[in-house]
Amino acid sequence: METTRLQQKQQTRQKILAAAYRVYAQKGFSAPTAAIAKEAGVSHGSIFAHFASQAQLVEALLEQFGTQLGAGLHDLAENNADLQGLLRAHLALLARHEQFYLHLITEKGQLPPQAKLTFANLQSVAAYHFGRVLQHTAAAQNGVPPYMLFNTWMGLVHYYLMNKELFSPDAPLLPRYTDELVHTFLTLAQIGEEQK
Amino acid sequence: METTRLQQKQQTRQKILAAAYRVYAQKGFSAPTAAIAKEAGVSHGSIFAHFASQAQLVEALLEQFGTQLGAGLHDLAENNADLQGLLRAHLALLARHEQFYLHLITEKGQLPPQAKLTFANLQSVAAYHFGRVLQHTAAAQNGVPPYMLFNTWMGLVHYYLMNKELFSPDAPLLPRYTDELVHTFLTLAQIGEEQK
DNA sequence: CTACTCATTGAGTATATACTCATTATAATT
DNA sequence: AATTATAATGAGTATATACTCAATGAGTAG
Repeated sequence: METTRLQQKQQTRQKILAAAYRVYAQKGFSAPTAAIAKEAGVSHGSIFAHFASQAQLVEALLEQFGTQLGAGLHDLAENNADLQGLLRAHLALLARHEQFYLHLITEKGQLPPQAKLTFANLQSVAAYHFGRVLQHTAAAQNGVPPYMLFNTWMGLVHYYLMNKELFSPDAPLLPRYTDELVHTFLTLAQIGEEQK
Repeated sequence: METTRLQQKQQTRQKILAAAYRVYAQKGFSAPTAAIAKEAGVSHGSIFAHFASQAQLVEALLEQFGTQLGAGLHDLAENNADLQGLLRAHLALLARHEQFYLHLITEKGQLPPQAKLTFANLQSVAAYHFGRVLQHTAAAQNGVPPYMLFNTWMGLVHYYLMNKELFSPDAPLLPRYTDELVHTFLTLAQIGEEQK
């Protein structure tokens, strides 16, 4: 009773989503749908048999990516009680998706609204998990609320990513700058403590 | 001896550049050239009589913008010996171009290479001027080099701008968040001093 | 006044790319 | 085996938009 067919269909859908991830990671979100079809090894028309529009393909892709990264963030928070561990684990997680994540933050403006929402939710999840650890920093005791510390951290990381051409044009950026980023943020947030 | 004609030509060129600034500020850099022509009150073809391509128009516009903002940054540095004054003046300067600047940083990736360079130079100018003041902060005495403090500041400001939809969807963002941004950064950079 | 130069015009061209749909191939059902 | 349902195809259509170029007309020179 028609199980092979359904499997095939879902499999094709996944092939398209996986191809879209790779193509967008490499060329950015303005890559033509034809390139995705080619990468997936399916016909161009097939994309529109699975997704009503390019926008819905992007939405589905971000939904999937958001779920995956969200789970990763959740694990971070469970396994890292201290700030340094959390920061390093965060960068390691992002590093696994560096290219895709980079295009995501630099081209957020051209994503369909639904996809923007999905990404905004992801930020909220991260903010929540970071909040617990950040509230114990010296900075938080001195009038900088945890969410501002989170914004400072995200700002710093995103700033480096967005200026990748400047900081690390060819090699992946996050592995290379992890120490510097973590050290900077720790020092700023913890000066009070470190001076014992 | 043909002075009126030349004046007219330069005037049309400026009308196009000024219109491009307004259109890009409002709609972003993917606005069609036809919209710029309409805003400038000239024919579509006129744009290509003055600029060989859309890319060269954008380059010329950024050149002009860069010169103007660069001069503003230079003034900042001269008139603000203390960090708080410098930060506030910086935000006030950016606030004058908030919409355009926002599109600039969010769509940097789709600018022509020459325009990217122009913008990168602008960042360098800012970094230089900030360096002098930043090196006197407590953070700089504790192992965070001035350029990292600069990156942290820029990251924070850009992060707020890029998430404008979240922080201040309708009203201008910078005036509204100046106090919070300045307070956060001052506290992080100066904790050592403020604790006397 | 006449001839000429050149800035300006806007309809037309070229291209890229999202999306359609009649056709084909293949699995499910009888 | 024959019939039916549906997943997949890819050539074709629609649209957006950068850029062209022959025509226009206003300023300039003799």
